[in-house]
This record gives sequence, C-alpha cells and structure tokens, in this order.
Amino acid sequence: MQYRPTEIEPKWQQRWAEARVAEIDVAAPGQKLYMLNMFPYPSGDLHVGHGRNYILGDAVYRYFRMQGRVALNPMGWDAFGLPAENAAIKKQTHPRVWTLGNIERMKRQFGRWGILYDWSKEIASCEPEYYKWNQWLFLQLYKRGLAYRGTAPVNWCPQDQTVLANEQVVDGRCERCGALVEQRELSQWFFKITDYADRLDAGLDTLEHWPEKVKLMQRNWIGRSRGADVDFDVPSLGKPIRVFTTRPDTIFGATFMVLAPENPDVAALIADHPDRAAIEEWITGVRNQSALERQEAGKEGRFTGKTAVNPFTGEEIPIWLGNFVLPQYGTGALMAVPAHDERDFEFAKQYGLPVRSVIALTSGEQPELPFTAKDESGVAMGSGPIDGLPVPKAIDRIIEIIEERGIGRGIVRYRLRDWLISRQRYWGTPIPMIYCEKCGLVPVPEEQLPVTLPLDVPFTGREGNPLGKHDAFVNVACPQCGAAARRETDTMDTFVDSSWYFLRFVTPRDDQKIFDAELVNRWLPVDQYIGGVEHAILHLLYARFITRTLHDMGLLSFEEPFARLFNQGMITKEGYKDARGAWVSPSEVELRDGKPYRGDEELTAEITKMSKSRLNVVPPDELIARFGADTERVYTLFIAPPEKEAAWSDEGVVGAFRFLGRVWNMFDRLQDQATPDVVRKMHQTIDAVTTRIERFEFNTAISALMEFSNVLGDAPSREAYEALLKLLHPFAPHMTEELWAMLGNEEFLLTSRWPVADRALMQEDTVTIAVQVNGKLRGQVEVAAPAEEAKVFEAIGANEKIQNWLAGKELVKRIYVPGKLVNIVVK
RNA sequence: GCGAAAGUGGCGGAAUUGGCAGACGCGCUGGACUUAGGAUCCAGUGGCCCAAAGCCGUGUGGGUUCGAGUCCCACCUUUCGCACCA
Repeated sequence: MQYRPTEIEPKWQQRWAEARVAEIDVAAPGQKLYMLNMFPYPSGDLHVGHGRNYILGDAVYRYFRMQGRVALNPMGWDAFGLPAENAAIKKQTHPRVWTLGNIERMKRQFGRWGILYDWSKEIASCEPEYYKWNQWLFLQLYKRGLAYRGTAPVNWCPQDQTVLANEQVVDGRCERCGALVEQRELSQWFFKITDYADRLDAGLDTLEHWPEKVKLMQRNWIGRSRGADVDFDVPSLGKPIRVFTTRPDTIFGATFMVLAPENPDVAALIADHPDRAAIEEWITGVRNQSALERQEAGKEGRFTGKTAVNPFTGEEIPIWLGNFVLPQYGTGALMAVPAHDERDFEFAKQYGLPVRSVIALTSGEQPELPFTAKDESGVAMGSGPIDGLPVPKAIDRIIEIIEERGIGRGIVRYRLRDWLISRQRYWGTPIPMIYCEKCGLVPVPEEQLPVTLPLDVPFTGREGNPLGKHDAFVNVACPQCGAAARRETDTMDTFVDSSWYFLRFVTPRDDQKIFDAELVNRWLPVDQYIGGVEHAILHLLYARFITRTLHDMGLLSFEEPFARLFNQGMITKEGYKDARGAWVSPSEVELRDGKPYRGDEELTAEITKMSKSRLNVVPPDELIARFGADTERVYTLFIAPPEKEAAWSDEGVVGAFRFLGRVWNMFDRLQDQATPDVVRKMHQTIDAVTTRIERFEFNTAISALMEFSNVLGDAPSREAYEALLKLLHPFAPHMTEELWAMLGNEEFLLTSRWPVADRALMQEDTVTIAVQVNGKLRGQVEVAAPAEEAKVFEAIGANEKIQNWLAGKELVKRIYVPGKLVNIVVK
C-alpha cells in the first residue's frame, strides 16, 4: 500500500477537531504548560515561511502533550491596523470584512498544516469584547498618571496621513510605506513607559531563557547611562544652564558648551545678538529637518555670543548651538570635552575651539586624541582633586564633589522615551476620552465601555481620520456635566492590543473583568513564547511594561510575562531579476548551466525573504497537494537549526517525503524480534530525540530519526516501530496517527505517552580503548561496557609495555564513551 | 563608527566537557527495475592518487596541548542590530 498523504491528512485533521483534542479546561488540575506563538496580523495568505513558526510551535506542543503536560496552546488575531484600512480604501470594502475574511483563510491554513490550537479560546483584537479591555486598561493607566496627553514633536507620515512611533521610523522613513517622515508638533496620547525604565532594564537580568541578542537589543533601546547633571553659571542669563554628562571626570577639559537649537534658553541667549535674525533662520532650518537630514548635514553650529562658567576651572567658556545635540535627551545641553569625545572633537576642529586633554594613559604616556575609553586604561590629570585617579574612580569622586558643592548630582538617565500611542486612524481601539468645554478632559466612565468603533464610515484615504466625520460618534454629552462635548477620535497603537493579549487567553470570554487574576497567576508566565525577532524590541518591551503596570495594580503576581523566548529564523528563496531590476516569475525562468534565463535574456538570482512582490513565495497548498503537510513539516524543521535563516529548496522537500515513505512501507513487514543493535539504537534515539526537542534542535532530532529508520532497515520489530511512530509524531502527526491506528490502537497517538530511554540498554557491549602516550599510539584494548575503571586498568595491565609507562606517571584523562575510540593519555 | 553573531564538501548542515571531522539530507556518479523517469530501490561520493598505501584538509597567520572545527592572540570576510543618546 502506497503512502498517500492527501487521503490521510484531512481525515485526521477532522478527527482531532471533532474530538476537540486541544481544548482544555484552565481550572482542571495537572502540570500546566503555556505555549504561545505570537498572534499574527491577519494579512491573508500564509506561505511556507510563515509555516515554520507555527509548525515549530505545534511540534513542541505535541511533544509536551505526550509528556503528560496540560498544555494551553491558544491562537488569536492582532486584527487592528493600517493594512486593513488601506485595503478598504483600495478595494472599497470594509476593514472588518477584509480582516475577518483573512482570518478565515489563515485558520483553514493552520488546519491544513495539522496545527492544533484551542480554538475555544480564540480572540480577535478588533472585536468589542476584546478592545473594551484595551479601553479599561487605558483608563487604569490614566488614573495612575501613566497615560497622559502631551504636546510633542512627532513623526508625521505624509503618505499614510498619520503619526508614527519613533520605533516605526527607520532611517528617517516610514517603516510601512517608505515615505520621508516629517516633524510636527501635535498633541498626542502617551504611556509613561519611562517611569519603568529602571525596572525594565533590571528585569532583563532575570530572563535566563531569553536569547542574549534580544536582551541586548532591549538594553540598548532602554539605554541606561549613569552620569551627572551639572550646573554651569551663565552670567548674562542670571541663571545656570544644566548639562548632563556621563564623563563628569573630564569636566576640567570642558572648553565650551553646546545647546540643542530647541533648548528653551536659546531665545534669551541670542536676544541681543547682532545677527539674531540669521541665527533664528538657521535654527528654523535645523528644526524643520528630519532626523536623517540633520545627520546627513554633518555637524553645524552657531556661537551665541554668550559664555558660561566652568564650575571647576572657573574659566568662561563659549556657549554654542549645535545641530547634533538632541533636545529630548538629557537636558538638551552638553558640556563639550573635545579631547575625550569624538563628536565634541569633530565640532571643535570645525570651529577652531580649544581642546584640552585631561586624561593620561595609565602608562603615563599621552593618548592620541580624542581618547574616549571609559575604563582603567585612563587616569585623570590636570583635574585638581581627582588627579591620578583611574577613570571609573575619578567619576565616582567628582560626583561626590559636585554633590558636596551643591552644583549638581549623580543621575541615571535613559534613552527610552514615552510610548506615543495615538494614531489618527480609523481601524483601531477608540481612546475612551471626552473633551468638554467646561470640565476639560473627561474619561469615559468604566460602565459605559466599550466605546464602540462605528462601522458606517466612508473610506477615502484623505484628510486624516474618518472617525472625525462621524457625527454620532464625535458628538456626545459630557459624562460629568451633561453639556455637549466631543469624543476623542484618536485610536490606539495596535501595540497596545498586543501588550496584554497573552493574559486574555486564559479567560477569553469573561465580560466582567479583563482576566481572572487567580487563574492568570496560575497559568502565567508563558512557558514558551515563539515568534520572529522583528518583535525583539517593541512588542516585547511594551508587554513587559504593561505586565508591570498590572502587577503594580495588584492584579498580577509576576513582572515578566514570558519565561522562555524563542525567535525562529526566516525562510528565504531565490528570486529572479531582469536587467531593469524587475522581479521575474519563476515560471518564466529556465536554468541553463546553473544560470537563470528568460528566453535569451540572462537574469540574476538573489536569495531573499519570501514575499509576494519578489514573486518567490512557496504557497503551501501545492506542496501539500503533492507531498502532504507532514512532508512540509518534516522538511521545514529539518532544513536548518530553527533560529537560523534557511533557504528553501524544492529538491530538498523530496528527501523528507522519501523518509516518510520508507517509514510507511515498513508497516507491511513488522517482526516480533529485535536484534540487540536495533534495541540499542532505539534507546539511543529515544534519548537523542527527547533532549533535542527540549533544546529546540529539531533538525538533528529528525536526523536521529532518519538514522534510526536506516538501522531498522525494511523489517523492523513492532516495538521499535511503535517507538519510531511516537518519536516522529510531533513532526509528522498525520501519518503517524494513521499507522498507529493501523496497528490496532483505539486512542490517538497524540494522547499516548512519550517513550523513555533505558540508559543501560543504550550502551555498547564493548568499548575499544586506545592507549596513547605522548601522542603516540601504544596499543588498543577492548573492555566490556559499561567500562569499569578496574577492567580498563586490568586490560591495560595486560599490556606489558603500557604497564611500564604507567609506572609513576599521572593519568590526566580517561574517557569512556560508548562506540568511540578512546584514548588514555599519560604524561 | 559602535555592538553582537557566524565562517566546516557542490549545497543545507552534524560533531556533550578539546578525543575517529563531514552524521543526516539534497545534489552528483554508477547500477537495478522500467515503454519512459523529474517515481522507487541498491551502491559510491572531502581533496590529491588508476588503485592501494600514504599525504593534505574546518576563513588567514601564530600559540597552548599527547591531541584543536572546538581553547588563547592577531587579522580577514559575511550577516544582523543600533545609528550623533553627551
């Protein structure tokens, strides 16, 4: 009987669904396990690259099920967001219709991959039952001063007609559409994540099972810096200007000061400047530049004509304005120490400002300038009270002095800025606030939630948010005084939706509260979180932040939502470009001598991320129709280590298919007796596959199964075959279920118990031991396994020469490894 | 520029604590079965060599060690992240 996956797979998918195998009662006893794949944005069709993420999660889920864990494995939809709105404008449909249609398609695709989710817990963030709690959360944060309205220079995307978070601006362009981002002053809603900067930074140390890379990216993003705020007197201003520095030890080398053009003191400083108009014009020019343009312009500055007093040298130093000083970091003013800071050095050279070195090398020599090392390699000099101290100590000491003199203080600052959550867009959670002329800002009372997003709005793609044109939505009575008032029309950043969804999965239908605290504290943190590295900073940082705010409200007993994090790599494939750089469909491409052609035109091949525009996506449907979902699953996991990027190969798929076909064909020739070799290999394989799944080494877990099947030949024992089916189940669930049933089992293989390796049976009968002395082979002996030390020595003792060498020498290493040539090394 | 990770056959990749380099798979070569093969099965497959013996082989150059893909130093290359954060 031939292996025909297309006949087997739909049958088992249906049986699992009918038996609701993945649905669990969160109140039931048992050892819990919370598995979670990041919930996707429902963009439509899934390709094999997306599949990797979910297949991987499903394999782990099935493994833990077979280990007897009560496993929660839910799925939902990050269903608000810009693409739905853009599609609505383009196709004249409603974002909701477009979104729900995509959800249905993706759900079917998950089914065809054989992926088991607990669909009774499905959530979609665009539904009022869900976003009601977004609004509730907003109100709690507002109550605690963690949500506030502020005016800020914001990134405005002229193409999408919306404000973008700093994180959504990449190289000065809109992350989504690529348009150049403009700076605008607007009143916006923020979440005060900066209040949690220190805890978000410190908490990273507790995340033992997160990739180092992700922790580092978060750490850099938070950008913790220890330093000092120091006041420099400015006689002409009648008040000091405060600067922030991480190198207060270099203050004796501060030869000028630079302010950001946006600094509020600038106006007073240049008020009586003879060229005031020219300077103001320059400031306006700089302020209108995007961050990218500013940087590309190089370092530019203007002298204000005023001076400040260096509090340590007593010198008057010039105050400059500089385009490289960031207004939002520190105090928007800095003391420039050109000798020990590259940027200050560059600026000083450009404008001929003095450079004074105040750090010597520990060796006593003078370093080449600028010398910026912040470690023990430098020693303070020409710096009065801190002379001779190594840099780290000098920093501590000078901060003490600054504090004693009352001219500043040691301080920790962060790069992290508050989270701008306002979006001038329709398809998102309405922010539950009302503007009343009498009462001002009034929160919508909790009992009036949800503020429902109206569905009957026009989509023109022009003039901002369509919500603003919906009179019934906008015009409301003030909840406090009853007078006519206006509703907030901004919606929330979709990262708000995803900052707490993992808490909702435990009790997704609760309409009285955001979640059941007792159950959530039992099920969370998530044991295993799986998703792309593209969420390394934003999503994960926001989720960690919101979790802490809920912790501080007394609702959660934990501060870190995800105990273990795994980032899978992308799947790439070659795409073909013609001479003009346009992507060419693979169906038009012909390979000759390994080079791609379209007719006579030679094309270039490029390995890239799969995407529709590059015409290099592999749709799973064709693949499944030809080889089955099990083959796709096995190939996807076998292709490379799961955290690595991997290139899809259509030929490679065949190997996985052949392997499954061989396992299938064994069924007809089962035997009762197993040879000792097979028994040993079985236990070795059980051990190998188990540890490799635990370590997310699926590629080698599968190669171990291939080896096992090679040892089994075409006539395995029934016992070994059953073990193979179990070990293979997480990777090829349909075929193994079918064979398991054919063996006469009534229960699902999924609900059977994972096999346990017997270590004693894993051992080889004998071990070959080679004895080497000073690198030269002195003989080999065979001893029984498990090798006992006494037997090894006895065996060695049998060799006269070795015995002599051994006398009076130290045995430095003994290795007993089954099946391996082992050296005894003697010094 | 700063930070991080990685360099192993034609390709994807294996190799607990330093211990038979190249597992497993693709591809390729030969064979079997076939009207046919882009199906299936069997054998071979790092390089040099007709073959054997042997020698050479994990980015480059040094070092430690009886022994190095693995550890140390310097360098080269690639990928990713951040990008004037004082």
